[in-house]
Amino acid sequence: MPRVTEEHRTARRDQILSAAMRCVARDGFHKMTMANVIAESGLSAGAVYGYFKGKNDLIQAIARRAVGGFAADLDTLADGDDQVTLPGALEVVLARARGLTADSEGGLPRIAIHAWSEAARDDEVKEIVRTNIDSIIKSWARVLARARADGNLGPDGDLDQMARSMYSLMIGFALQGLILDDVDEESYLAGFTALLA
Amino acid sequence: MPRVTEEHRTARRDQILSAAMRCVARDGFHKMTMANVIAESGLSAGAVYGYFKGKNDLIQAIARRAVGGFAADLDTLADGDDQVTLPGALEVVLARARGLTADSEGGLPRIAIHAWSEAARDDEVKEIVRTNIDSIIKSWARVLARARADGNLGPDGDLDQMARSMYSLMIGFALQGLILDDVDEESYLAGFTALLA
Amino acid sequence: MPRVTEEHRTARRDQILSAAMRCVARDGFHKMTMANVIAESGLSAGAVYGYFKGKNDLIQAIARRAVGGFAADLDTLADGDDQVTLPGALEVVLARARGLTADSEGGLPRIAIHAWSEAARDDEVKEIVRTNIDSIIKSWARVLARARADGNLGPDGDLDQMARSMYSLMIGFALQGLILDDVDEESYLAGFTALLA
Amino acid sequence: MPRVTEEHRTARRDQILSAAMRCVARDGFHKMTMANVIAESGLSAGAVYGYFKGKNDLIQAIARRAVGGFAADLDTLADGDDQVTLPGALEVVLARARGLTADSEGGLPRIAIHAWSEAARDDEVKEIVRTNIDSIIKSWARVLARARADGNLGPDGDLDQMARSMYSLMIGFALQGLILDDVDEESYLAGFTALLA
DNA sequence: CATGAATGAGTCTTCATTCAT
DNA sequence: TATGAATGAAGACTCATTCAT
Repeated sequence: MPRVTEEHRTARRDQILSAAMRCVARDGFHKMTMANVIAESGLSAGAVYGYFKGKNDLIQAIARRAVGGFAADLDTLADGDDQVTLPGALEVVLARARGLTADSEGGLPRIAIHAWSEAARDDEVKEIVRTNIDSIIKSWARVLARARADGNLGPDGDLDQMARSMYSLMIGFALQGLILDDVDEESYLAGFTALLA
Repeated sequence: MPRVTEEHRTARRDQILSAAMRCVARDGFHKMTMANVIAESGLSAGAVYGYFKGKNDLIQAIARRAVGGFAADLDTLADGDDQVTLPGALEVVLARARGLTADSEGGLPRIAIHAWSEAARDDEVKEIVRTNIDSIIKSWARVLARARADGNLGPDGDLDQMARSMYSLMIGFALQGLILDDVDEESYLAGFTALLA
Repeated sequence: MPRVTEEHRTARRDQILSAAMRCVARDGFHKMTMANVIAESGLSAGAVYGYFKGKNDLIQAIARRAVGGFAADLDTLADGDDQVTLPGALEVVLARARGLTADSEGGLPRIAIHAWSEAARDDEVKEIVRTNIDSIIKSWARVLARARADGNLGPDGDLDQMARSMYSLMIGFALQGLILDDVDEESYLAGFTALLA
Repeated sequence: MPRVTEEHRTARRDQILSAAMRCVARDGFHKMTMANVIAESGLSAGAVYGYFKGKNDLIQAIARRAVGGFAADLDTLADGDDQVTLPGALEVVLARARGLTADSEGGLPRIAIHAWSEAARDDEVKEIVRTNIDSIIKSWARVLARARADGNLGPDGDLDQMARSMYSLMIGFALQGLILDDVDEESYLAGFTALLA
C-alpha cells in the first residue's frame, strides 16, 4: 500500500526521463552527466537514484523511449481504410520524424542516433535497438503487404526484404535531416518517387 | 627537413590513428581513453601529443577517416565503361561496406555510426560528416546520371534528390548490418530491386 | 502511560537492535547502513529513528550488548559451590564464547571485535568497552581469589594483574576462533594447562 | 628501463602507505578517506591511484604492514644464545608492542585491531591476518621449544597449542593497552609470572 | 504516531593533459 | 625529441537523516 500513488511515481520517473532526454539531445549519452540530469529535473541526486538504478539504467530507458514511436503510424496505415502507396506511407513517417525533431524533449531522432552509436558498443542497448528495428521492419512489411493488396506494389518480391529498404529510407532521412541543412520531406519524397518510376 | 623524417612522421601519425580507431571501434569515442590509445599504439603519452593536439583533434581525424572511403567506388563506376544500373551500383557499395566491417582497424561502419552520433553534438565533427555526406551524394548523383545515360533510369527526377535516397539505402545497410544478425547484401539488394520493379 | 506500551517500546527497540546486530556481524559497523537495518528490522525509517537517535546511538547500543555477556558465568563460578581451577574456569568461558559465535544475532564475538576497533577511534564506544573490560577483569579477579581459596592457585601474585592475563586468554580465543579454522576449546585449554604445569 | 628508479617508486609507495597508516590510526579503515590520505601524503589523487589500485588495495597493504613486525623478535630469541624463559620472551614482545604504539605511523597495535575487525568482514584481509597469526604462532612454538630445551618449560604439552596461549597473552596486552589507561608491561608480566607459579 | 520519499554533502575513482628529466 | 609520473578537476554514486502527509 504505497503512501505515494503509482501515478506519482510514474510522473516523477517521467520527469527525470524527460530531463535526461533533453540532456542527451544536447550532449549525447556520455557527455550527459548525472549532475546535469539532476539539475535539469529539479530533483535531488538521491531522488534520481531512487527512480533509476544508475546512469546505465537511465541510458537504457532513454534509448527505449527514443527509438520507440517512430513507426507508430505504420500500423495505423496498414490497418486503415485509405489506399496505401509507398511514397504516401513514407510521407506519413517522415512527417512524424519532423515532428519529433522539434519535440519538447529535444529531438527524438537525434537521440535515436546516439542510441545506435551506443548500441554499437553496449549489448544491452544493442538489444533494445535490435528489438525496435525488428518491430519497425515488421510494420513496414505489413504496410507493403497492404500496398500490394491495394495494387500499388508489384506482385513480386519478399516483403521483409523490401521492408529493410523502407527502413533505410526512413532513418536515412532522419540522419540527413540532422546533419544537412537543406533536407525537407518534399524533396526527399520526390527523389524516392522518381527512383520508383 | 629531410624527406625521410616526413615519412617517419606520417607513419607515426598513422600508427596512432590506427590504434585509436581500434579503440573507438571497441569503445566508442567517449569511452576511448587516451591511455588506451597510448597503450594500443605502443608509444608514449608525450609522443601521441606530439602528433595530435589532444583528444578532440584525434576524434576529428578518426571521424574523417571513418566516413571517407565509403563511396570511393562510386566515382569509378560513374567514369567506367560498364553499364550502370542502380542495383548494380548499390551492390558495389554494399560489398565495400561489408569489406570495411571486417577491416583490421575494427570496422569503419561502426566508427562511422559513432561519428554521426558525435556530429549530432559537436560542430566540428558535424562539419566533417556534412562534407562527407555531401560528397557521397554528389557521387551518387553522378552515378545516377550515368545510369540515366545508359538508359537504366527513367528520364524524370532530380538527380540530387534521388541520390539522397541512394545514400539512405547505403547507410541503412551499414546500420542494419551492425545491429541485426541476418543482414546480407544479397537479400538487401533483392529487396531494393523488388521495390524498383 | 500504560505498562503494555512500555513493553511494546522495549520489544520494538530490541527488534531493531537485533536486526542491527545481524547487520554489523555481516558488514561491520561502517558498512552497516541504516537502510539495511531498516529493511532487516521490518520497520520504517521513521520508526527506527523513533527508538534510536541516530546511527551513533545504535552503534553504542550494539557495542554495549556485544561486549556484555561474555563473562556472565564468571560470577556464578566465583559464588558457586564447586572447586574452581583456572583451566576449569577458562573452559566455562570458552564454551560460552563458542555458543555466542553461533548465536542468532550473528556472532557476538565477531561484533565484539568490531567494537574494539571502534573503541580505538571513538571515545564514547571506548568508554563502553573500557567499562566492560574492567568489569570482566574484576570478575576474573574474584574467580582467581576463589581458586586461591580452594587451594588451586599459589598464594603469591596480585589477583588483578593475573586477571588481565586471563582476560587475554579469553579474548585471544575469540579472535583466533574467528580468523583461524582449526581452533577448538579442547586443544586451546590443553595448551593453557600445559603452560601452567 | 624505467625513467624513474625502482627506489623512487618504492619510496613514493612508502610515503603514501605511511600517510595512510596515520589516517587509519586516527580514523579506522572506513573513516579513512582517500581525500585524507591524498592530503596527508602530499601527493595528488592521480599519483596515489598510480601506486595503489584503490582503497581496497591500500587497506590490504596497511593491514599487511600493521600485523607484521609484531613477532620479529621471537625468531631472534629462538635462535639466540641467551637462556629463554616464558616471561622473558613475553617481555621482549611487549616491549616491542609498546614501542610500536608510539610509532611515527600512529600506532601499529591500533591499526592491527582495525585489521582484525576488517578481517571479520573481508576475506582478503582475513587471509592476510590469518597468515600473520599462523606465522606468529609458529614463532612462539619455536621459542617454547627453545625454553623447553633450556629447561625452563616442562617436558609435557603440545608446543603449537601452548603457542596459542602465548599469542593471546601478547595481543591481549595490546588491546588492553589501547583501551585501559593503567596497563604497563611490568604489572602485566608480573601477573603472567604469578599465574605460571 | 508512522511512513518512506526526498535531501545533498561527501566518497571513491578516472582521465586528458603537462612538463621535468 | 621522447618519456611517463604527476596533476586535479570532474564524474558517478551513497547514505544518514528529515519532514510532509
